[in-house]
Amino acid sequence: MVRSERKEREFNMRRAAILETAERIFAAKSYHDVTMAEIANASGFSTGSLYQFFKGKENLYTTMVSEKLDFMFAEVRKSTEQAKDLLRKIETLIDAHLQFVERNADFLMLFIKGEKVTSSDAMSSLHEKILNSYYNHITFIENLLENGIKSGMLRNMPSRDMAEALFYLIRASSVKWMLMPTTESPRSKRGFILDIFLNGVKKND
Amino acid sequence: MVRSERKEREFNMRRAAILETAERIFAAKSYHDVTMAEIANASGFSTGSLYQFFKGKENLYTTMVSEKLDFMFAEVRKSTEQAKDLLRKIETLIDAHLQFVERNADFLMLFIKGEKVTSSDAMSSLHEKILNSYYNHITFIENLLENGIKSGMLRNMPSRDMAEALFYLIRASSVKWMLMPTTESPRSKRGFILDIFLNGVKKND
Amino acid sequence: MVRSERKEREFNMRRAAILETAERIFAAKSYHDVTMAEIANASGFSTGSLYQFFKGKENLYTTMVSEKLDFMFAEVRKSTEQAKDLLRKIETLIDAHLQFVERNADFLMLFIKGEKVTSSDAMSSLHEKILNSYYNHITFIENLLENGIKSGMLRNMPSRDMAEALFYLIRASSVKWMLMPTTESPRSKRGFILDIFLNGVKKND
Amino acid sequence: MVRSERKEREFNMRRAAILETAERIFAAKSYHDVTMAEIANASGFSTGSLYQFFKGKENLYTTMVSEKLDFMFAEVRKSTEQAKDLLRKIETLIDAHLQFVERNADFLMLFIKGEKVTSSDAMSSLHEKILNSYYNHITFIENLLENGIKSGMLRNMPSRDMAEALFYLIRASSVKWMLMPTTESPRSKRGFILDIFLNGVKKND
DNA sequence: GATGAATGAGCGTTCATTCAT
DNA sequence: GATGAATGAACGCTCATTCAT
Repeated sequence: MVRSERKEREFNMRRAAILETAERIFAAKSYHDVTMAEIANASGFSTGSLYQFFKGKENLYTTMVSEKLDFMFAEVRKSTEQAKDLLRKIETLIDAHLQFVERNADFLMLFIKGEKVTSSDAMSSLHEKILNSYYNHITFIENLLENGIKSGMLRNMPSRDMAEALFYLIRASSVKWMLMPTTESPRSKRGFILDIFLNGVKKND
Repeated sequence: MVRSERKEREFNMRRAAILETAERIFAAKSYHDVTMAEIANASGFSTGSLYQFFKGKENLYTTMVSEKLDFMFAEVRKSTEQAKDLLRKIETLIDAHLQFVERNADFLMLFIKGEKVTSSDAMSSLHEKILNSYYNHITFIENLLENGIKSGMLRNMPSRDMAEALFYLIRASSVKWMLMPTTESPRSKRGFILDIFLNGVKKND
Repeated sequence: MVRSERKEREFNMRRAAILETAERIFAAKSYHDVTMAEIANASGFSTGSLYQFFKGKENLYTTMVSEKLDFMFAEVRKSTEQAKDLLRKIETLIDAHLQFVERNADFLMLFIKGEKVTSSDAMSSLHEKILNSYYNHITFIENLLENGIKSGMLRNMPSRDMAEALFYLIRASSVKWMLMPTTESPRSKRGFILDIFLNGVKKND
Repeated sequence: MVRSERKEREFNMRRAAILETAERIFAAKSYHDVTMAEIANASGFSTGSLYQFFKGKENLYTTMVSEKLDFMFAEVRKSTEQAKDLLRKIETLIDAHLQFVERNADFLMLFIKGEKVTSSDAMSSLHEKILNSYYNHITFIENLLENGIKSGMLRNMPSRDMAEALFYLIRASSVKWMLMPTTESPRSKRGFILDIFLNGVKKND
């Protein structure tokens, strides 16, 4: 029915607007310091209305985090897949990630501030979802690297460990940039990350 | 005076006992979900007594985190310094860190859960202290690596970035172990970390 | 809009109901011994609701005192101004005041118990407001008496001091009645107060 | 026994020292804002020791107020009795009172701040004691004035009411001076009080 | 469906009093 | 007797959630 389609579209738009507002507010202070009234005001809804879109505060929070995180990884993977060869793919993986970091520092501060907020069921399930997203992404990287091993471009090391190492090198660089904001883009480190990941620090004589 | 010495010793023991209990409890749930009454009960004191040792909840939390973190880095550095040559020092740096992680997983969960809790003065100052401890430790690593550069053992790359890369590789491995607890010790990854840090993933033909 | 008018009217009625309840309770014991829960229960609201009408306990208290005191003085002055000549005006000033005392003994007990409760900002400002109301009222009396001096009916004494003397004679009589409740109305003293104020106690031979 | 006499003397001195300290502290803030620890520190005793002299906080407070108030009225009466004739006695009554006010403003602020602190038994009994002291003093004044009536110096009005009027005129002047501190001594008003009390404000033609 | 007023459970902190030393 | 550490009850206030309109 056309009518219900429009309704649904509107519903989703409102929902997205709330999530966007919530993201901004949760980024600025701790979970417990954000009130539903605050989110309601800032997004132009009544407190009661929020409960039509989300079961409660926890659900609003976990939904926001979970959806945004998936979006981030999806973006990175999409860019990566468009690169031509393996080297360029790895380079893009690093660069697209850092670019997202640069553009969404507020959101990512949530992960520095704390991924786990309470021990309630909703939050545990968020935690699981986050880990899941991480692992999916690492698996994506792992597959990438496995191709490199097969092709002889990379050393034959445990591919999962390698993928994690790369992911955490990127992540570490991001965290550092967020905690020590510089005018320099986090993307300026992409070359270094790539180099150390590929060649290590040891001088080969 | 002997009397006051004993008193002071007892005071410090009680204080330490509270910190230990608090560490366990704060590790299990979020800051806001921990109540003073809970800590008091678990440590065998009355709520009022906690306030003789700490100015308040925030102070109890920040003191605990700050003191323990400093202790951790000090331990790692002490071990590292005892190693004979640079290679062994780097190896020990990795291993001692992972060993501390294995033994103090509860405490370190706090950092996965979130370092920043509210934006109060006490918490901001904690945040600063934590960053400070990190940077001191990274500087320690940096100095180590600079020796390696001078001696020609390591490639001539920015030493700070190298130090950070190493630190975050260790940290990442720790985080992973904590989030995906295995029966395997986190120390089992020390060889891999050392290898990837020294040699990278690229196959040299 | 009719709707919002009704809302506002209801809001004001509830607010007034709370103030009335609070007046009774604060009159019965000291500020610190009154709890918000008590006022909430007695006025049929939840504790949380009180905070929709007043910023906090202090604000509830100071608002109640300040508004009621202004109301009292306004009433007295209104009555006074309606009297025909100076003598009758003074008489009415005394009588209207005593009448208010009789009808609002509970509220006025607050002033016997103590006008100043803590030294917080809110309370200091209340103290200032009270002094202000007093002085306005005394100034009103002063103007009255000055007319009497000009017209030659009253002795040429400092008008401010005279006004204070009259005000405090009334107040003293009120206080006495409140502390030693008799079946007799406080208004029975109006003749005596007027007499002593006008003629003093000395026998003129 | 000499020994116990000395002990008792020392006991009383300590007790008096505590009362003096308490007077100063209670004068500065509200009853509930004064802590036993504060009084203990300021008077050089331990908190525990205070309980050897007074049953508790309330008892300490009520004892202090009650004893000091009795002392004040006793002083005033002693001075009054030394005056030669009735006129001078009334004059002295006013002056000695104002003089005490000037010297003990801190203490008397307690009565402006609030005579009734809680509704506990101890406080109710204090309230009674205070009223009692007031009435004794007013009776003393009453007797004085009755002599004046008998001797034909004063008009034949209800002596109790006259006594109260005089007492409250003095009290009002004191309160005003305390609330509006001037460099001028409160004693400067004694002439005015005497005049208005004796002659009223009405011009006799 | 939308609103926002009402609810009331929950917590950090203080401090009078006790009592082991 | 003197001490002061330990106790724990008590309270103002917030805010997620509900529900009458």
